[in-house]
Order: sequence, then structure tokens, then C-alpha cells
Amino acid sequence: MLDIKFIRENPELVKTGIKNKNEKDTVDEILVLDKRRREILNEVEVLKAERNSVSKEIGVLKREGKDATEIMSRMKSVSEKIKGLDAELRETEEKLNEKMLWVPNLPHESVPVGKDENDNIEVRRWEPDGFVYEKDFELKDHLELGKKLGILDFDRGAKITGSGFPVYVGKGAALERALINFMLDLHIQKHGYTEVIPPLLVNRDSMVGTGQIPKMEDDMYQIPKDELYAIPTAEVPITNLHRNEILNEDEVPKKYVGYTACFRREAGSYGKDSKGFLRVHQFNKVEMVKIVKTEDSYDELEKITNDAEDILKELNIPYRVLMLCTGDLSFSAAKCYDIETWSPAENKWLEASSCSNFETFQARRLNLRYRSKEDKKVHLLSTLNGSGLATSRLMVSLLENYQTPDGKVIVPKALHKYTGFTVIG
RNA sequence: GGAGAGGUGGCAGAGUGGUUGAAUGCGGCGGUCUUGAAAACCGUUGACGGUGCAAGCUGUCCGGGGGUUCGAAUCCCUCCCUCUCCGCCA
Repeated sequence: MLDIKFIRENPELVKTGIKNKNEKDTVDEILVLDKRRREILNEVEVLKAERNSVSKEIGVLKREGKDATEIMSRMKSVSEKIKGLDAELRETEEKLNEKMLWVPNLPHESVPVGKDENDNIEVRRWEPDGFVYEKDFELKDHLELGKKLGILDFDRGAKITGSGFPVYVGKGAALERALINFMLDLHIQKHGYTEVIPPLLVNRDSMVGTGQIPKMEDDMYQIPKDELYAIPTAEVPITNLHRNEILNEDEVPKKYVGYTACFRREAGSYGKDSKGFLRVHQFNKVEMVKIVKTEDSYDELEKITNDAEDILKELNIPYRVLMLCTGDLSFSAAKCYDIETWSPAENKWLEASSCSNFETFQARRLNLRYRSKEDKKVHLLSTLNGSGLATSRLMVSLLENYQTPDGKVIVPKALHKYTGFTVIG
């Protein structure tokens, strides 16, 4: 959520940001509601002040045994007026709040203006020493490898649940588990994050807090009976850890890392990159979340991106980092780097991580603040998160890059101590 | 799922419907004392909104929402959460 005062004072700036993000511009409607809200507020507060003081007088009169019927009946009509204005105020505030929840975060000034993913900018690329993009043997894709090696079973997953719910079998399951543990350990031990295992189901307030709702509501799996939602990313429960809290300055920054399964309906995306792991409804992800002072947030964005890249360097998997343009930026993000891993069989780059700075956008929805030692006041914090990483696309790149001409898959060295075996097949 | 108890300021814990934003204690902050610290003593101590250049004035908030009343932390309705017991179950 943006600051209503900021919108009031910089409507054109906000409109430009919304336009660059390809979102719906509701600024004018918001300004009208905001103005109306303040008008009612001014009117009703005068009446409430009167009611408060006169009610006290009535108390005094009654204690002295004096008659107060006349003054009471006068106050009754004041009270009725207040009731009417309060109702109008509530209605206006509800409308305003609803509109405010639909206003996206504004892109940071360093973000290139662009229409869609084609306008994203590659900021760097990394390959292992001696890496070649053109292999000298016939490559199998991850589906074929998974099937031939008996480590991935998409068909039975579809039988049990539906398409997009993969089953990992034998060494496939062990490899998945190894990846998760490897990534967690690296972030905990080398990068200094604190591990959390959060709930996989969250309430509506949590989803609103991080900005998935209202915009992405149809992309969530819902449990209507209990008014809960399956998390699309660990970002939601972890960022919500400190919702409605005022942290001490020395508790900041908070750095969390957590592994969770993630659930996404991916409504309306059928037919596009849909085979195997390229698009799934349930996948595993290790997620990093940072809660920091706003002035530090852009340094922290670079760091969190580097932390994610570290995983791929350790695994020796080629990747590139993109700076997303305004049009490809998610609803809540001010700036975002995507990390894409190389898939030789698909002959393309696959998004395996997204590292974003939300500045105070989520914190304002979350009511997440800290008390400054310097001025003793409370200030909004800033939140960031980065996948570190999602295993599904990573698994694609891993299997395809580490395959041998005779159809086996070598296990990356960094995972040996987690898998206990060095080759699959 | 059934029965009961309870949700008040950072924490603990009072609060006959009427100067209660809320006693008291702890904690925090500032000060006195001290070479320094502790102890003791004194003072101070919420968030959010409106208005104003500011000082200030003002409104809201005692789990969430709604209601009764001139006036609600206190009464009523409803939802949520926590705890205890019973039942069911991984």
C-alpha cells in the first residue's frame, strides 16, 4: 500500500508509476474518496468533542442530584447525527481502503521503463569454467531423464491429484531433499539467515499483508470452510511473522530463510511453458526474507541476489541475472532481479529465483515498524525477499546440465554429502 | 465436536456505566546521589488519524465487528483466539 498522503501530494507521479506497471489507474477516485473522508471526519469530530464534554457534565449534574433531562434530549439528537455521519464515514473508508489495496507499488527510479519481459535487462551472466552451451551429444530433456531414470513421476502425480503435482521417487526424492538441505545450510551458515518452518496455510490478513490479495486471489488454493489459503511462497508466512509489531532498532535487520512447499493455481496459464517442471502447481522452494531499514533496502537487495546466485555457483549451473522492467515487475515490488538458469534441452533460460525490494509497500499493509533509537519515533520498515531457490526449475537445469551421453546424471559435488551417492542411473 | 474459564498499555495485573488513555507493580527513558556502577529517591513513559507554519486543539483505539445509552473497558449480540476437562483422531 502507498501512503495516502503521498498520493494526495504527488498524484501525477503515482499515475505515471501505475501506467508504467500496466496497472489500473484509480488515483482520481481515491482522491475524491480521500477528500470526502476528511470532510466527514472534520464534521463528525466537532460533534464528538461536544458529546464528550457534555456527557461529562451530565455525569456531574447527576451526581449532584440535579435534573438533566433537557440537556440529555439535546445530546440524543447530536448522537443521532454522529451515528449517521459515522456510517457514512465507514462506508467511505471501506471504499477508499478497497481502492488503496489495488494500487501497486511504484517502480524505483533505477528500474528501466518497459512493456513486458522483452524489455528486461540482462545485468550479468555466469558460467562454470570451461562451460560450453553447445553439447556434442543428443540431449534428453528433464522429463525424459526423469522417466528413464525412474526418479520423477508426473503421470502418477496427475492420477493422485491432478496435472502439475509431481512425484519424486528414489534418488529423485533424495536429490530434491539434498538440494533443499544444501540451500538451507548455505544460507544459514554462510549468509547468516535464521531458519524458520512456517505454516503452509495462512489467513486472509496475511495474504493481504504481503499483497497477494486482492490482485492474485484467483491464483491461490483456498480452503473456504476455514477461510484459509495455501501459500504460493514462504514469503507470505515469513514476512507476516512480525505483522502488527514495533521492533526495537537493534532487532533489525531480520534475516530469515525457510523451506516450504508452494502452491499455485496458475490460473489461465495453460499451454504456455506447461510441460513437466516448467509449470507446476506444487513445488519446493527455499525462500529468504529480510526486514530492514528503508535506507538500507537497496544494498540489501544486491546482497540477497548475491546470496541466491551463490547457490548456483556452488552447484556449477550457468545462470543470468535480469533486472525486470517496470511492466514485468510484480504488484508489490519496487525493484526486482530475476535469476534464470540455463536449460540446454529447452535451449532457454528458466526463472529460478526472484529477488525483490518492496520498500515500505508491504510494511504499510502489515503495520510493520521499528522504534528508532535516535528520534525515539516509530518508522515503517522495508521488506525484501528472494528465492534461494525454487527447486523445480533448478531441477530441470541440474538434470539437463549434468546428464552424460549414456543417459546418466552426475550429482553435483556440493550435494554429495547430502545425497550419499554421486551418480543417478 | 461437547462443557467450562479467560482475552486490558512492553510485561504482570486492578477496574460499582459517568472528569479512565485507563490504578498499582515491573520494565524502559531522563535526573539526583556516586570516582564509576548498583541501590535509593524524583520525574517521565502508547499507537494511529484530522487540523495547524508551529505551539496546540481534537478524534479513535481495553481481542475483531456490530448494538443499547446523553455517556461503554464495564451491558447485549456475533465472530476470532488462548487455556482446562471430555470425546474423536494422525
